[in-house]
Amino acid sequence: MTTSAHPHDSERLLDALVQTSFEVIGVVSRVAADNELSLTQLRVLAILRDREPSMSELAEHLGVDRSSVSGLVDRATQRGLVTRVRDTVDRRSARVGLTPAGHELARAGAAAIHTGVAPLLGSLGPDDGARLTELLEALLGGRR
Amino acid sequence: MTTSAHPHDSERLLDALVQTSFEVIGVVSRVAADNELSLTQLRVLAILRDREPSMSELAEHLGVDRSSVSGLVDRATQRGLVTRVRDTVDRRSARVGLTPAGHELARAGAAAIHTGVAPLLGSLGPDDGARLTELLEALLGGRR
DNA sequence: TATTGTTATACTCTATAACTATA
DNA sequence: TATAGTTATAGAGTATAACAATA
Repeated sequence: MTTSAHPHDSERLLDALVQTSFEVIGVVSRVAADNELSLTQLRVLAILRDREPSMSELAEHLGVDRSSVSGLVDRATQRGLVTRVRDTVDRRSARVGLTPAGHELARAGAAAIHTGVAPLLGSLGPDDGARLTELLEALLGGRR
Repeated sequence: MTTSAHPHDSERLLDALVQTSFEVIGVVSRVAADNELSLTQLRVLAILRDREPSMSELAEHLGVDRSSVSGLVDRATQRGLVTRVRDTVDRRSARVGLTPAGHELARAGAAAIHTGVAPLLGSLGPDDGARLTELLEALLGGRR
């Protein structure tokens, strides 16, 4: 009888998870704004840190329509953060990548996110942190 | 030597926390879209479930400017989801509340969020769930 | 004078539909 | 015909600045 959770327990867990997520995304949004970026533009930079996707692939990563990505990449290009290079093999396609300035801003953004989120973890002890890492990684590993 | 975390550990924790948060907010956004609501409008309904704030207070809860709330409440009012009543004491002020339709949509939205987020927890055992709840609630309790 | 809320304006993000160029 | 990407269009969300009404 101690091995199954009450409905009330899963309620608490879901609420805590959603509330924590809004808190974290709030921090990330603030970091973006501090760097004169929208949340989406910061996500674009983060995605491009370890990929040079096509427009369609970038749309897939962001979960938005391809037509939206055209504008996103236009504006990022105008700001000198990304490049759009036509594929020489399939000339319909294009690959998107970071400029040096884009790379630097992506790096700074990631650092600022860590700085901004870290205070949330302040009330956890080292063992708690390790346990939370395990649980979140299990959760991420089991999704979809 | 087992009591302090390595830098690398906190890196992993921060990444898992941010990634999980994007996952969860993604679910909430999808629920909003399924109900023909933006994420912000769904947040408005959720906030009004247990409050009847002024426009300024609602702006505070949402973390946006008062001027943005005027439009949000305009559109929600046009859809019959919220009411805006002028305060009789301080006639500059207004209180925002849910209509019956707004209440029902807020309830349905909360239920759909739980249904949508629950699969993320599928790979966790009951004890894991209890531990994660404790950790997230500790995290939320210690913020700011 | 200060506060509450609105309006005007400008920008970003987003989707849908129609289009071009390439395959 | 099908696919990759763009453009045109429309609407939501956002902030800043200026404003009206009330305190």
